Amino acid sequence: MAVILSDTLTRGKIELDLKTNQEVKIYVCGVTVYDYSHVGHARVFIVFDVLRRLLIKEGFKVKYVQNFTDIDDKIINKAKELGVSYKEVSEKFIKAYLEDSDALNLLRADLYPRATEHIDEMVEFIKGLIAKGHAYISSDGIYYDVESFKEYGKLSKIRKEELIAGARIETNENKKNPLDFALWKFYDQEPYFQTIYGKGRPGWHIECSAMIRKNLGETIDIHGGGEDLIFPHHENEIAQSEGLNGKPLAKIWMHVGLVKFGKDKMSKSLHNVVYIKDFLKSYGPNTLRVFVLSSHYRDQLEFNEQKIKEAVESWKAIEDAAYSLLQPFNVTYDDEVSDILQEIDLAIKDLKNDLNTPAALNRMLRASKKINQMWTALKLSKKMSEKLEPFQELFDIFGFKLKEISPSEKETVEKLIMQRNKLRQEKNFKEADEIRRKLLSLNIKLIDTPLGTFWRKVEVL
RNA sequence: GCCGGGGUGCCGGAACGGCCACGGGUGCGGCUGCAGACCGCAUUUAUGUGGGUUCAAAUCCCACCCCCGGCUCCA
Repeated sequence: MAVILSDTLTRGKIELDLKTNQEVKIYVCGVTVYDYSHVGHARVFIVFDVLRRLLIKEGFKVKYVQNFTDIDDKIINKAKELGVSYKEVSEKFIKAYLEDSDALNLLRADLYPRATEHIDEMVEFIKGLIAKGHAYISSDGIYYDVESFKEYGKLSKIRKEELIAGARIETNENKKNPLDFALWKFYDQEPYFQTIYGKGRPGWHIECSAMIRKNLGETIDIHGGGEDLIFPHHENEIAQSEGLNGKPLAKIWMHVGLVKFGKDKMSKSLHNVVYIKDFLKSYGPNTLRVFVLSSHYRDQLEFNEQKIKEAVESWKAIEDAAYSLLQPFNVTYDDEVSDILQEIDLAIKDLKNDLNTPAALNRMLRASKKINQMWTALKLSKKMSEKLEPFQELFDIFGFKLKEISPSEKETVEKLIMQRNKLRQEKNFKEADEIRRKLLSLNIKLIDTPLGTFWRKVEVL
């Protein structure tokens, strides 16, 4: 069965099937590296991570490229503020991004192209646009001539005349038309790049067009990002790439809804961001995934305490089920598990239907509850656990991951549990409870059953 | 002005034509040395208003009444 995705450009659904798309080329607009990444960024990357995992599971070959914008006014301003070079700023936050990415268990991209490493490609691109009459050189830079591209506005459904009427576009006497946007800006001051057009720096949109062309080709399968990129960023990319190549830039345009903090958009300029690293300190990566995936990717998502709390509870149930399957009892039950397998099967179908993660997560939660019920009833046998292998596959598509346990940690915990059980036999409950509290502070949860004491390392208590 | 998203039980919130969503809170019960964790039951046959299509609608169509986001750098 094909994977169906919504397309912003046509406002319709487009299928990806193995017959026509053995390889799926995906380009997602990454971050501008002048600050740490926040929950809004995490949402986009988690959504695309699940999409990748799903496509791979379905047998597609996926090439995933995500850029770093590593030259930009914000980076330069930050560098001035800190009294360091712009390179130091960008390197620092690229490193921070990758740390967050790993902490969130995001699959690494196949390629992380950087703007500063593609100056030549951008210049080539601009040269091509000038030759085709889509760009012109002005006194302070090189601009894209929006009038030359008839379809301008097709992605955001904005008509040129109306935008100008809205007067929200910065006017600049060096532009022919207020909507024209900079491909290249002339600068004499550091940092600049020396090119055939003189000293300067690239405009924001050109990097993506140039890097896509170089690394993925003229037409890619999926181009994505946050919905705040639809206009002007992606609109301008279309104007550039299609203006030069004369071919569609992407078959599918996927946009992830914004994360709101209270009623406002979570954004650095509004100073209401929750950084990924801070969220992870209080909760954990799986909780964030559950939070993000419990709403549909195209809807806006409000970040609030109650929703986080709900995500915590949902994750606990899923985590417990995963542990339950890893800790089957040495019993001979072989109960029917087809209802659980069916939920899992339907969950995967939901994912293939425009990445319907809330529905799929819901089914996974139901499956988890059933597994936990069997476990609590001491009826989950090894054989049943083996039959429930698809649960683990779904767990992996969602990108969940149990806490890691080192061998020495395991040894320590098991030693303490033996001590505690001895104390319990001696009815020395006070000291036994002391050990349990100690383990709890290490995120180790104990479960006493008639068949022994089990322990699980959990993300949240 | 333009583009887009909503109005669901005590509360948050899913559901993209058919399956008691799920969770929080509250209450009762089970398990347990206690506690925790876990489990069960109840609150809960809820879908802004009025029409229409359908065997079947929260879901599709029309009208109306209210909310909200984006349109400037942004994920």
